[in-house]
Amino acid sequence: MTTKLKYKTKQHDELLAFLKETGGRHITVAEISEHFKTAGKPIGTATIYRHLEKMVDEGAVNKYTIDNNSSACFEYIGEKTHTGEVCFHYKCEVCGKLVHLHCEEFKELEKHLYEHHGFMLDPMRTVFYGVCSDCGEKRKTE
Amino acid sequence: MTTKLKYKTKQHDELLAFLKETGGRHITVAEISEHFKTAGKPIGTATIYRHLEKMVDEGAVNKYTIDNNSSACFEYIGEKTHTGEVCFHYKCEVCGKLVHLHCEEFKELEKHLYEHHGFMLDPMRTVFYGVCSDCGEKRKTE
DNA sequence: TTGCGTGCAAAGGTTTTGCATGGCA
DNA sequence: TGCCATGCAAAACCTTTGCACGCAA
Repeated sequence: MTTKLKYKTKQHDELLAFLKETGGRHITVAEISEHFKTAGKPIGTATIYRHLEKMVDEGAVNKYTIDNNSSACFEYIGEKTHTGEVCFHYKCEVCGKLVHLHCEEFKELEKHLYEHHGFMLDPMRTVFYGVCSDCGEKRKTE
Repeated sequence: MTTKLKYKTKQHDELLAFLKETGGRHITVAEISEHFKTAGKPIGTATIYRHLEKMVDEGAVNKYTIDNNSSACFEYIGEKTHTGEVCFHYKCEVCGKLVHLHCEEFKELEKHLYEHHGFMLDPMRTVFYGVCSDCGEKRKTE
């Protein structure tokens, strides 16, 4: 909640670099931990969690949970926006692809949510889940 | 997955009755447990989980996992399901409240996503993040 | 009677927290 | 030097599982 992490440390740099490398794919804390361990420069689990929490707060990383029992998945989405540009994402549940949407249509959605439900949508954090066109096609032919 | 619960027991009846009572609202296992404890007829946690799992399998109950750390939410939706009644959720990033929305507006969103982006939205898994009206008000006055 | 359901306690797994140490500025 | 970040281990948490007992059929 009150994570700051204002210093620039080696762990932070390497974590960020690795996340960018895996950008768009989903990854668990265990996998991140494993990666650095096998690379010969392990990073403590707590540290990974602390940095991820901060990045999620900033909107650079998205966190989602499938089950309460399995570990959470994180995905690197990118640097925080270019001011003003609204950016939504959708993620395909089949192939895992993460797609960015820049579309006026969603302004309507935001407006509706605010006017009818008093809810101020946070576009950076909201991800639509579903099945993308490619996977939808494949599914039909099977 | 392999839950059977084929016998008709007192616990099953009371659990079902309580779930129907709360129909449409979200509830956690802890709250269910608390309810029966204060009612003087406690039901074991394991039993609650076992029945909920079965009901989720059968489609009578929806299960939502928002965070890995907070407990899962369950929602009784009855036997009617599967034929319509789309249900979205939004989660307040400030107070953590989870609210569900039954609103025709979102059919438009679904349609748009499908027709313009070829994306078949999965309403059950999609959660809007943002700030709810209560927390929005509070924020203004601070 | 048979076999399933229940409840307790313990296990299993993920994430968070406390605290001493070491690093950044 | 003064904080802050790190890492370890322990704690906290939710959920599942093992097992003996009791209840449904």
